[in-house]
Amino acid sequence: MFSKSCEYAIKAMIFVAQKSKDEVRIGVKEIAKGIDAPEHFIAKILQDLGKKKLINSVKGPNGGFYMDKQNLKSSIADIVKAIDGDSIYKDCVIGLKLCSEKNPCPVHFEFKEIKRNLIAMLEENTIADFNEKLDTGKFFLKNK
Amino acid sequence: MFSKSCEYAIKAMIFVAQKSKDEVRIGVKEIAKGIDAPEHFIAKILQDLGKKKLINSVKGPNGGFYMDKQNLKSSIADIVKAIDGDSIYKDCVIGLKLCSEKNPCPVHFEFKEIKRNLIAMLEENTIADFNEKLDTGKFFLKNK
DNA sequence: CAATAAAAAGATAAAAAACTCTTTTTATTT
DNA sequence: AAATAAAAAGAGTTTTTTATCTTTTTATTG
Repeated sequence: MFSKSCEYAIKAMIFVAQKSKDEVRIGVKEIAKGIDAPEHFIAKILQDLGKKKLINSVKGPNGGFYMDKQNLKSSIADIVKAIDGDSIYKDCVIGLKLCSEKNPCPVHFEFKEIKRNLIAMLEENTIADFNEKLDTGKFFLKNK
Repeated sequence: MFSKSCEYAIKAMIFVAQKSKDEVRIGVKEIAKGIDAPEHFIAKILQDLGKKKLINSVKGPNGGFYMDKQNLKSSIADIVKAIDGDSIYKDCVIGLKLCSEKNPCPVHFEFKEIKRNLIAMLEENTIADFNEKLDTGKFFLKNK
């Protein structure tokens, strides 16, 4: 569904949100360990998320990544768009360039509903929402 | 959503079904042209689909690919499983190995419904269904 | 203000996916 | 039975994605 980079990005965003309450910063190492991702790879992804203003960072001693109130409002859709682009929004599922409402491929209308629901879900669920869920202790981010 | 190979596979299956009514065979070249896919690449995919009994073929002069009645009952799910595997069925959307009903990741239940609908759709829609649709002239497989 | 610790940036490497080319096998047709 | 035409199989190559390693920049802290 999503690229590995995108999976890491979602996990990292949720992880940083969890750990960085009141402007506390978390380093790449801790994030990488926390979400079981390769350190330098997740660093690149975080840089990218930073450039796209989905996450904040400061350099130097005691620096690291954190999320402000605005960042917490990011939806999964925002992360997916930042990392994988908007192909989920606009591309035909079987890759036809000309596929559209007027010129539908044979699977077009079957997928239309599915995509509509998927996109709605991606847009409605924010990092803040997942944050709250994790706080209940009934949800987990661990991999092993 | 699906790999390029899987997109080609779905297109090829629909295309062959369309063209191969009453055991007429179609060659790789025609298929490749018909769905705008690289010839030798789609050949590999067709071989694969053949081994997995989703499509039939005969070698030699006048040979080619065709689909029998049984083949026409294949669902998109069957094609996806054959080419991309069953990761859509079993994998966590953010890639957590331990994610489950008992140990859900923060996006688990949000995606559960989406995946359920997606899978239902993939399983319910068969090649024969799309075949009929194309016959109405209101659906297309062309790319340019 | 020097030392340090952290992210940012750049460059390289490995693995996987997409694609191509060549040879072999095998039905069919003459 | 020989010629042929097609898929099957095998062996690359290219591109993209994933991952690692090194250097640079910069904010903080002592």
